[in-house]
Amino acid sequence: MVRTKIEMKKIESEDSRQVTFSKRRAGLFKKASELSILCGAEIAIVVFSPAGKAFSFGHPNVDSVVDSFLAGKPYKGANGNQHAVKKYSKVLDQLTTESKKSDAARKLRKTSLQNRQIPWWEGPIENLGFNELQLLLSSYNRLQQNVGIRSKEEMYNNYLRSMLNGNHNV
Amino acid sequence: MVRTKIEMKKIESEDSRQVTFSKRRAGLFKKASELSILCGAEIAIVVFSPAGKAFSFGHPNVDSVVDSFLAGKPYKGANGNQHAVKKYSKVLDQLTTESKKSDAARKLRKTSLQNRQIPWWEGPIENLGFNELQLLLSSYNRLQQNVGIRSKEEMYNNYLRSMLNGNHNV
DNA sequence: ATCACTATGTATAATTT
DNA sequence: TAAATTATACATAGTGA
Repeated sequence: MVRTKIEMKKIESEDSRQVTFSKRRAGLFKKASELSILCGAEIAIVVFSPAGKAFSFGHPNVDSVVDSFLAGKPYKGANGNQHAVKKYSKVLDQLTTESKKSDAARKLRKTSLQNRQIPWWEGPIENLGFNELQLLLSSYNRLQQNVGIRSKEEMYNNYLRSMLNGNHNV
Repeated sequence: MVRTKIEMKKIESEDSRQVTFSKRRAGLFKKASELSILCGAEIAIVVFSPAGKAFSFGHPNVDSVVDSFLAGKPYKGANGNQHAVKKYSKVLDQLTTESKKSDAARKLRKTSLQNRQIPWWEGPIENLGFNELQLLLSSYNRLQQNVGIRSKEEMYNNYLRSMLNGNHNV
C-alpha cells in the first residue's frame, strides 16, 4: 500500500477516473464548506462529472448566492431589482405595441456592433431588441433548468409569498 | 510554530478571517483545477469574500460551464435553444397583443399554485405571465452583471456571428 | 457504487521576514 | 501588506471488502 504521487493529467482508466472524481468532489465540497463557515463567505459550485452528471454545492445552499443577486444586496449594481423590472416592462411595451424591433433600437445596436465598444447587454435595457430578449430569456431558462433546482424552489417560495401578499411586481 | 487544530466556526478576528479566506480560496481553486484536469470535469465556482467581493473560477473558464447550457449540449433538456426561442416568441406575442396577463395563463398558474405540484417555471413557457417573464429576465440580468463577464463576451461573440451570418433567430 | 484502511502527499495556522 | 517558513493537520491513492 504505497501511495505514489500522481501526475497532473487526465486519468486514463475510466473506473479510476470515476472513483477519483467522487472522492475529490467530496473533498472539494468539504473545503468549500469550511471556507464558508470559517470566513462567513457565500459560495456556489457546479461540477459536471466525466459522465455529464451535474453536482452542485452551496452554503448554506446554492440559491443563497443567487438570491444575493436577485435581492441586489450586497452585490447589486447601480439599479435595484424593482428598477430593472420597470425598465423591462417599459421596453417590452415599446417593442410589442410599436413593432417587434424598433428602428431606434436597431440603429443603436448597429452602432454598437460597428464600434465594438459597448456590447448590447451592457447598455440600457431600453435598447434591447426582440432577439436579444429572446436570447437572454432562453439562456436563463437553460441555466435554471439544469442547475438551479434549489434556486427555483426559492424563486417559487418568493413567488408564492408575493402572490399571497398581493404584490404582483415581485 | 505549533500549528493547532482550528475549530470549525467563524473566525472572529477580521484580519485573520481575511487572510484565511485568501489562502483557502486559493487552495479551493487549486483543488478544483486538479479535479477538472484529472477527471476531465467541467466546473464553475463563485465565491463572495466576507467583504462582499466576488471571485470566480472555472475550467477551462467559468463560461465553459455556462456555454454548455447555452449550447444545450451535452446537458440540455428535451427542447433545444431554437425551440425555446420560438416558444418564447409565441407567448410574448400572445401576452402583448391580447393583454399583459392572459386569463388562460392566469388560470393555469392559479391551478398550479393551489396544487403546488408543478411550479410555474417547470411548465410550458406558454403559461408564463408578464410578472414571471419580468422576474426571469431581471434575475438573469443580475446574474450576468455580476458573474458572467466572460460568459457575456462569449454571448457577444455568438451574437456577432449570428448577425454577420444574417441569422436573426440566434 | 460505496466503505475502510493507512502510508504518503498536500494544505495551511502560526510565525517570521 | 505581502511573501516565506515549517510543523502539523488533513486529504487522498491504492487496495481490499
